[in-house]
Amino acid sequence: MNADALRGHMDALLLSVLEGEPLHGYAIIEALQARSGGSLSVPTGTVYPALRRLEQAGYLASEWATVGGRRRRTYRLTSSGHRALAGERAAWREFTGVIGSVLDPVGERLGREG
Amino acid sequence: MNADALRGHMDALLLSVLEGEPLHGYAIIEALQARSGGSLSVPTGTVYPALRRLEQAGYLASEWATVGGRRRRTYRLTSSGHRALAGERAAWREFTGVIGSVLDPVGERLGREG
DNA sequence: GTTCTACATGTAGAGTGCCTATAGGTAGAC
DNA sequence: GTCTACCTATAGGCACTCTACATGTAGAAC
Repeated sequence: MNADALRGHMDALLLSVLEGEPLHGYAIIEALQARSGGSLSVPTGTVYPALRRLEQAGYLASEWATVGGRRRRTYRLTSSGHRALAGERAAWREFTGVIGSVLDPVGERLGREG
Repeated sequence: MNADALRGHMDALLLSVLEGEPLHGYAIIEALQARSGGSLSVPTGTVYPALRRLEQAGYLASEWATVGGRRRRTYRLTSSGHRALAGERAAWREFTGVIGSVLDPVGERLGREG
């Protein structure tokens, strides 16, 4: 998975894995990998700054916890974050539609239209 | 269409519009806009440097022409460019599959699988 | 005759955001 | 006492796209 392609979609990814349940950074990375069938390895240097950015934007809220002697910062979606996620999903559908229409112009995708 | 989302997919877009016929920069921008139904407006400051980059990579070849008193640099896909385009298409399918699997985990996309 | 729009190419500099590399620390296995 | 897994975090680099600007022709409008 090319790293550059992810740019601009990281927020959607992070908000999405936090939709079901609050998670801490390390667990978010594992969840991303699990959900993608192992093909998405997001480095910590990407995730932690992104989570802070999303918290600062009001989409996430965090609190510290200590489990088994280890400190964790657990993030959860705010109501603003839920709305942002809905927007990200809509943007994703529009994005794939637009790029798809250029990569597979009408007449070349007959096999896929059923 | 958010500008950041395009990052990493511009090459695929450019190679794709050049697949059918050689075009010059200005015409490429119009073709992109036409194929996307008007939602893709790629600025010249993006396209011209990208075309040079792709030519330098060996995916495109260009030659000058003068039409109606105006100079045009017309680009065409090389055979290497055709292979690159095939790779970009495969990468696009993988990319949308992976992101999609995170944004719409199994169990939430029942309505779209029929 | 000059102003506007469309056509056509190109560069400089800024901004974004993801990456690599590094740093620090706990716990349990061996 | 070393290794691996767990856990958070920052600094600096880099690649790509954007905005803004520079330059020029052609034809229409007025």
